Amino acid sequence: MVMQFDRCGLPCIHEEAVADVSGRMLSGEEAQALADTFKTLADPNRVRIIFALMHRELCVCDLAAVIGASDSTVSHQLRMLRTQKLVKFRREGKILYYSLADQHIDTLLKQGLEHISHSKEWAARFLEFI
Amino acid sequence: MVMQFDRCGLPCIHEEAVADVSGRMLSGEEAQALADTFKTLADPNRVRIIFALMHRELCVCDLAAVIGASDSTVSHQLRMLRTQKLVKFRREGKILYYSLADQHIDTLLKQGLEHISHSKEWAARFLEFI
DNA sequence: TGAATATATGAACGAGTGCTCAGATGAGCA
DNA sequence: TGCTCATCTGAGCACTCGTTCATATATTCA
Repeated sequence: MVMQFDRCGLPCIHEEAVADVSGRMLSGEEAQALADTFKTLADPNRVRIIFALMHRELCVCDLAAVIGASDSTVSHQLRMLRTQKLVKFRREGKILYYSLADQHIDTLLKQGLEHISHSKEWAARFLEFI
Repeated sequence: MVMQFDRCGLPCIHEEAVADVSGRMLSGEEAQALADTFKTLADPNRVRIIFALMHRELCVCDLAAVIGASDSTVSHQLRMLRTQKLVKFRREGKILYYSLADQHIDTLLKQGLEHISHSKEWAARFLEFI
């Protein structure tokens, strides 16, 4: 049987273990896509924006007030979330009301809260009303 | 009724919406903890390390071979994962065998794959054997 | 003990990220 | 048309992150 990865003179490699796992490993591209998904939620302001929008739609400056950041900061983060199609908006006069584009992302955020609730008690409190 | 957030002369804020959402908003500290959780999975090499360890325990240089990175890179990432108590290890002579510290994190990774499978077909393939 | 080897560590560097600030855009209204 | 206001945008900057390289630590074996 041909090993997918041979030793190549390198020390320490357990060939069968490496071949076994390599066969079902994520490609670089696939790992990157997964990492990017998590990266979206890897910033406290973005987490709070998404969390806020899970409750109701809000305009930019309401979001800014809720999370305690500048309008500009919120607008920049919303752009990223918009680019990744995580939020959508409707216009009413000058005001843009943002809301979540779909449920997928809030499932992930809930799962994150659940993970945290194993070590921090406060997390369980939020799982009640979302 | 006293509003938790009053207008303070600022324009555009819908007081009742802001008060409503603010009442159940994540604190800065809590949002940070959530963001940190996702940050752990926000790097392709860490994703692949965790993914590999979901299959079986592996030593550092096997991990390096599997994900195609240097021993040093893997060791640095493992340190972060160790610090956050996501992986554990046992020593056998000179060799350290790493494995996942608990199921929590791989649930989160699976959820990420599930999220991706809504837009990319390849993701479903990995959900079969993890 | 000393050589070989598996892993860990620290410094340094380049890339990326998030914020602020200043200014642009675009809608409503007088 | 010109003013006001909600939002967006780009440049600049400080900070973070992941890698590499050199070196340290620790264990086995001769």
